[in-house]
Amino acid sequence: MKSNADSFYSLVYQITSQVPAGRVTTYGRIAALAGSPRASRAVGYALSALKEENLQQIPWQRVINAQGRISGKGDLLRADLQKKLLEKEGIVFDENDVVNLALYLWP
DNA sequence: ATCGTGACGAACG
DNA sequence: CCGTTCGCCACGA
Repeated sequence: MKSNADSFYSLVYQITSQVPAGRVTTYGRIAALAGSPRASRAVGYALSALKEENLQQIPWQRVINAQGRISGKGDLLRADLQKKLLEKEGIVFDENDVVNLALYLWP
C-alpha cells in the first residue's frame, strides 16, 4: 500500500527532517528513500519550494549533491549560508568546497 | 494528456 | 578543474 496524504514533496521533507546534525545526504539518496531512485531532480525541486517557515523546521542545509558539493542554483546567498551552517555542525569542506561524503553521508 | 522546467546524476572529452 | 550531453522524475499551466 502506498501513502495517501503524503505527496512526493512531503515525503522528501519527512526524510530530510530525519537527517541528524553533523551528517549530510544527497538528493539521489533521498529520492531512493522516497521510493524513486531516479527522482533526484524532483527532490531538488521540492526543497526549492521551501518557505521561510519550513527552513526553520527542516534541515535543508544537510542536503547536497552526489559530488559532495552545494548546489544552491540561482541563489548563491543561500549556498553560502548552507556552507556556514554545515561547518557549524562540524562538517569540513576541502579547498574546493567539497565534502567527503564517505565521512558524513547519511543514512 | 502534453510541454517546459529544475537545489540532480553519471558519463565523456 | 570545466563544460556538454543524455536520462530520470515530479509539478504546474
